[in-house]
Amino acid sequence: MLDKTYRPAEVEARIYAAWEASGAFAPSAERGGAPYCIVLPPPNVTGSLHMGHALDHTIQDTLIRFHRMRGRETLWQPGTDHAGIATQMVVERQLAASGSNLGRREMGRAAFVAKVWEWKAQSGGTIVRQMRRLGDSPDWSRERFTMDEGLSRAVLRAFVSLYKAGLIYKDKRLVNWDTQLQTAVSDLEVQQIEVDGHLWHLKYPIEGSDGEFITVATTRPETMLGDTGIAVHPDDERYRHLHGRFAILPLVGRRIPIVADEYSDPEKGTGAVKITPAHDFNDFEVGRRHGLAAISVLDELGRINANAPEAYRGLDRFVARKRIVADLEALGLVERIEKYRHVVPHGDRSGTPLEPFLTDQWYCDAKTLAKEAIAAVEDGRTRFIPRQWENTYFEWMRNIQPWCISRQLWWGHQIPAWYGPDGQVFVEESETEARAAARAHYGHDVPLERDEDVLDTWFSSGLWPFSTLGWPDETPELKRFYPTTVLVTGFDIIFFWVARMMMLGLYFMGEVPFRDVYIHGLVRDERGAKMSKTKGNVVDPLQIIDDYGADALRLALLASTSQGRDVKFGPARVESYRNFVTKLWNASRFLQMNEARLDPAFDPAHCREPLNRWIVGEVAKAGLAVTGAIEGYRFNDAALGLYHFVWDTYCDWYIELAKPLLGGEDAEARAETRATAAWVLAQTLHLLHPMAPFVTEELWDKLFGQPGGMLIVADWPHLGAELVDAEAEAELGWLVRTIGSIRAARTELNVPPSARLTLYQHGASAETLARLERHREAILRLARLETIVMEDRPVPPQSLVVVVDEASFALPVGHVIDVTAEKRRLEKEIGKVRAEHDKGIQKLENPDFVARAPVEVVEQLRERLEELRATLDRLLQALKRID
RNA sequence: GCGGGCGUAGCUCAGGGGUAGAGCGCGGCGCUUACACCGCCGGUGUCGGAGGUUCGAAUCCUUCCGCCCGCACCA
Repeated sequence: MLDKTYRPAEVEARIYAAWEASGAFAPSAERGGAPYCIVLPPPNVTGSLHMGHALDHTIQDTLIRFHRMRGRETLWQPGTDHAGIATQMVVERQLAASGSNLGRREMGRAAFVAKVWEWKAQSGGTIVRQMRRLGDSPDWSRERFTMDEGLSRAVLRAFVSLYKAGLIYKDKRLVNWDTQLQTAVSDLEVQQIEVDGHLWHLKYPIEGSDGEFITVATTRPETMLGDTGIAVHPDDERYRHLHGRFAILPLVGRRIPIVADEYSDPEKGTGAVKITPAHDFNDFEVGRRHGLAAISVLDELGRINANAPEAYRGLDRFVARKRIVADLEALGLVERIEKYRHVVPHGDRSGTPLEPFLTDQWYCDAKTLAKEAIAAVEDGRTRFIPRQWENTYFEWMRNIQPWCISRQLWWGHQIPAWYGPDGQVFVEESETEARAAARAHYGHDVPLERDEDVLDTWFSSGLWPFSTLGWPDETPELKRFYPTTVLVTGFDIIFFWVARMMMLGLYFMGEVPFRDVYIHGLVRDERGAKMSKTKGNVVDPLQIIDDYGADALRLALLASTSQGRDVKFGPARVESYRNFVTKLWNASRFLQMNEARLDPAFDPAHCREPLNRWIVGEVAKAGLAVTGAIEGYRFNDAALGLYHFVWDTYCDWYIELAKPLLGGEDAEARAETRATAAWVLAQTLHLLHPMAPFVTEELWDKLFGQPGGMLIVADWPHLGAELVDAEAEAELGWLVRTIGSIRAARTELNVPPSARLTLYQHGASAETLARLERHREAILRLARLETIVMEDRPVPPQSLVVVVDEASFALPVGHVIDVTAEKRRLEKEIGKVRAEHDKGIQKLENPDFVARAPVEVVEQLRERLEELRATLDRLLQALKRID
């Protein structure tokens, strides 16, 4: 017997263990289905599960379970990411917090990296344990880590071959430099933040003039130490006479040319721009055009370096800023200072202002790789769902910049480049090969030094869809599952990750990494705010699972996921799905109490009872809808559809209507109803399983004893539209309307539920009479009636009257009736019907409508109008009787 | 500046040329062969504004207003 209440925690642990033990998560070619593969976006290995993961994983697990049940050979490839900067920062922070005065640098590289591995060993299991609590069903036996042996080999192979193809190169150019982390970061890791600052107008003396100045405006006065020119617009009359002249850089004394360049915007600032090629991306270009030197005046920590006058050396950039402004003011060279709100690039990890910084870094020629990646989406080899994300993808891909892939970190894949004594570089997959290459180059052995830098984390994750399947080896899995079927992820990493996988996948595999990219929204709090630790509005999915169960969380997330929208997540929705799970549980208990069992001989296509024929059709419709919804990535439709089927259709109507049959005299009807109820519930458990795996598996086991094995590997129901019986549908539709109308009328007239009424009919057709007869017990029960009088009788006095189709039903309520209330009710009803009726008439009187609207629309309206007219007549009669 | 999204019931949102929907909340009533994490009944909308296309617009187009998100922008 099922327990009176459902206890998710206990059931979930047991069921999950059973799944894992059964090997159900591994791909199985047994049923011969086509491969279906999803690679899990690898979470940070030392992270923990947040709501974003919960949504992302629930969607993937639902897809995987759905296709597994449909007989596809499914692989959900799990794994974790080493998350270079993030993880290194965590460990550094721990070192700092531990009070040890051994920082990363003091410790040395080897010891520090060992420390990170230690941390990974200690906390690396957290997120995969949490995934189990959510019910994720990936093939754990294939779990990978971006820094494990195999994936590291893939990284080496990828780097070396791109290098040898000229698509990776080393270059000295400006990068976004994080002075706190002391590493370069890519354009994508830059956050533009609006800040209140100042615009300093500085006067530079014109060489050889009589006290003439040229005024430039800047938000970063400290960079003036590196100025090597001033640009004015060629057409700007104010400065025309200065073209080709020189200014003397204050505080430094450098002679810097005034050049004409279109970059200068006469509208902005003073129209004259100081040019600091080593510290500004635009200036770098201007400098290059005019042959201006790039003088770097900062060091890695953001302090003024030895290229600057001695007075400023060693000062932090912001201290230097103040000092320089003060010194210039003292010289009378500050024309004015304006308050100025502007955007300043910040590091997305460190949160500190970034400096454009001139260094040697490794770059990947993204422009070349992007060509095919753009084409693949243009021609539909890969499609985004929802579609509009393709614009975002194109926009970025078409303007893509060289990708800076080196990082001055220690945690990550060290770049496989070795330098000879003269700086000659040898890029090989191993030191041995590098030595060989060096020997070939120099003619003898030389000491080699390995590049210190590591690769951007996204370089290794960019290989994920094929590296996890075994590449560079030609494994059977790679052959079978690449290209993968769908990638499920958030829009925030389209550039970081999706784009890179597209480029690298196409380059190395010659084929897109995935056919579909399903982009879901962000999980926000119930008020729509982004969840963040600082705001304190973070919802912990594990807490939700503890409180409501994993199925409730999953259903709530799926039900709130409409394409192209963020998910606002509050406890209310989870609660309603927790209630839903309970409802399903209770309905199952009811079946159990009524000895409803699966009957192998049961044929859903040949039920005798209209009620059973009807529910078979209803579950078939629900099944078709769910199948279509999941196939179309419309998870809210899938979840909501089953919610309504289970709650409204199956529990509120079917079970209620079935009660008389289950307790009745007719043994055949009873047996059929038991079998039908069980069969329909079994179908429902199948349909619900991908979304709510735990409770469905438990009920499948406890109620039916897992015929044919566990639900996780059961066949998806084959429910065809041929199971829908139009006649039964019409009959039950009538029944529901009839009971509903009587209930509504009773409530509106304040007839106490305990009052058992007699029902008289007037004008009922033979069919209606037959239906009344067939469903007598159910109607008596659900409409709270004493008897039904089948003979056509005039409406007794003191009755409330309900009109259903051609028939009027009268319910004498004796002295209970409140005439004015009944009048009011009828009038309201009449008003509604008349409004619709009149609207229809108007339409039909419009010759254009009749002439131009499709015939079936006109015909439908005519039929509807006829019904309305009949109903209206009967209602008017009823009203007249009262008056 | 460029691109995208959103504006529908008190709240959160589905829908998307042919009778305005759901959940929650709210109000009333509780007799029931599982379920109070329940049952039954109920109300509410100028579908952001204005034009247009159409026999017909919440739905398509134009435009305006309001909100949000990317990207770009350190004079």
